[in-house]
Parts: sequence; structure tokens; C-alpha cells
Amino acid sequence: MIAMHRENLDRNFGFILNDVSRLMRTNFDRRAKSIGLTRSQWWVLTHLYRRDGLVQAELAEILEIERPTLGRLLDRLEAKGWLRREPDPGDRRVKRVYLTDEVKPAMKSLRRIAADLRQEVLEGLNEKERERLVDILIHLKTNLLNLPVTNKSKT
Amino acid sequence: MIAMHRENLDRNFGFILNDVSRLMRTNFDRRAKSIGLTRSQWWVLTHLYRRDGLVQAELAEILEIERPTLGRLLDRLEAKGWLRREPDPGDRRVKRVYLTDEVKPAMKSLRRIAADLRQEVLEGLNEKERERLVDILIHLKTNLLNLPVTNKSKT
DNA sequence: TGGCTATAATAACCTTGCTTATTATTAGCT
DNA sequence: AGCTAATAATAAGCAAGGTTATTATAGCCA
Repeated sequence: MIAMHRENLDRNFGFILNDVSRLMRTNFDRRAKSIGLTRSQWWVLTHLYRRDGLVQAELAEILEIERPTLGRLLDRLEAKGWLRREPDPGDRRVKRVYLTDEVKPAMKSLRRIAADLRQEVLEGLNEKERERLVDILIHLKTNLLNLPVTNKSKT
Repeated sequence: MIAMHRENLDRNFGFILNDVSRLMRTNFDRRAKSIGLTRSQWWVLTHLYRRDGLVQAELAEILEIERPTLGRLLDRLEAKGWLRREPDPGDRRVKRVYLTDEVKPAMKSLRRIAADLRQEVLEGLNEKERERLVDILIHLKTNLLNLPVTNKSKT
């Protein structure tokens, strides 16, 4: 097939995905604003809630973000009293991250916000379609992680 | 059904979507780095390529980003000589945006990069599944745009 | 033991989002 | 004509991504 000169910009896969992702983030953040947490911050807390006392590098690995990005997230969370960083007794390079007690009640509200939003966004898809969508997204993510340019050249 | 206390974080729809979106953006940006343009900048140019001489506010509307966000994108693009802003003769508040001649050859490379990446990411899905995926994403976007919190209260 | 090499955290810098607030100008209405 | 509303662009401030470079410390091995 000959490539069309004018592709349909409105159906450009990458950008629609980007739009949906951005709209979900901003919507979540507006809803969570009164609690004083963003979606990214909530995601950090969620993982610590499962495994408290993680080393920063491990946490960044789990969250799949760069270490400096996580570092700054932790700065803000620590400044607002949601967590503390403590030195590791065995390795002086390392800091371990611990949640404070204020976190638990806030987590409940945020989980609620997340569930509500997810529900509203997925409205109109049945359970099977939702599962299928998640499967596809995981497939795409796997493709991306296997691309040579994505894996930063660790010569 | 009783809600599970431990939901599966790895299948959290919002975050997988976010991951895929982020990975695509960063991968694109790495590939396009030598040309000196980011994906967001390319997207701006792509739309101007279709409709040169747009007013900034119209362009922001089309791109579905806020006006200040677009303003800064244009600052950088203008500084690097990809476009110029010219005052509108009929309305002194308005600036119209025009591409420069350097744009055309770069656009070709970027379109290639975008097409390659899209192909690699969608690898493993047949044409019908791809169309279906785009349809679903458009559906989700529509849901999001209809949420009350998303529509900024224009009392 | 001493000296490379690897790793943890952070600093510094850049881009792109959003919000909120200003400034300049236009439009609309009395 | 003159006042108020709305609109275009921008400034200022914050968050979250990424890169690249530094610093401190561990680890390894000759």
C-alpha cells in the first residue's frame, strides 16, 4: 500500500495515548489536591506501604523512574512529613525510606479517588474488555522495554 | 464481590498507561535528539504544517494544551529558528505563527521516526486490533473530557 | 594493602505540563 | 463616548520527567 501523504492526526496512536494519560493524571491531581498529594506521590506511598524501609535505588527500580526523579519526589514527601529517610547501618551510602503514621488515613482516600476515576474512565467497557485492554497495554510496554534505544546503552 | 485488600499494582490501568505513554515519549525524544526537536515540538510543527499562520490561542485549542504551555514551546521553537511569530494586522492582541523553511526536511525525518516507533510498539497486534485499540482510547478520552472535574469550572 | 571500579544519592540543568495572575487590547452595551 | 466584559499573550511558580556530572562509600582483585 502506498503511504498516504495526509495521515489522520486525530487517530495518531501515540498522541491519543498521551492525551488519555495526561487527562487522567491532571484529573486525579485536581481531586487529590485537598489532601495535598499528587498522583505520583501517592504511587510512591502505595509501594512503600507494601514494603516499608526500602532503599531509594530499589524503590526507583520498582517504580521504573530514574533515581534523581525519585529523589526529588522523596524530598517533597519528606518535607510534608509523609515519610523519613534514615541511614542504613550497614552501608553508609544508602538511605532507607520509612512511612510516617499520617499516611494511612490519607491512603484510604486516595485509593478511593483512584478507584472512582478508573471506574469513570473505563465506563462503557465490560470486564472482559478491560482485562483485554490491560493485557494489550502490558504487551506494548514489553515491546517498548525491549527496544534497543530504550535500554540505555550499558556498554 | 468483596473488594480485595491487595489489588494488583502491576495491573493498575492508570499507571501502565502512564508507563507506555512515558516510554514512548522518552524513546522518541532520544531518537530525535540529534535533529534538535522533542516530540512535543514536532507535534506543534506538524499542526502548523497543515495550517500555517494560526493564532496561538487556536493552536493551543487544537493541540489541547494550555496557552502558557504552548507559549513556552513556541519560545524555544522560535529561538531555534523553526518558526516566527508575527503580529496580526487586525487585532493587536494576537500573534500568528509561521513556519520557516528549515522545517520541511526535518519534518520528514521526524515522521519517519514516529512511524518506526509506532510500528515497533504495536508489533504483535494485527490491523484490526490496532484500530480497535485506537477506538477504545478515543472512547476513554471522551469519557475523561465529559467528567465534571476535568472541565474547568467556567461559571 | 592499595588502587581501580561499581554503586547510592544528589546537584544542576532542561523540557513540558498545569495554575494563577498581569497586561494589553477588543467587544459589547447603555 | 465610556465602562465593563471578555480575550490574547505572557509571567511566575510548582511538579515531575529525563540527562549528565559529583561526591561518598563499598567491593574487588592483584
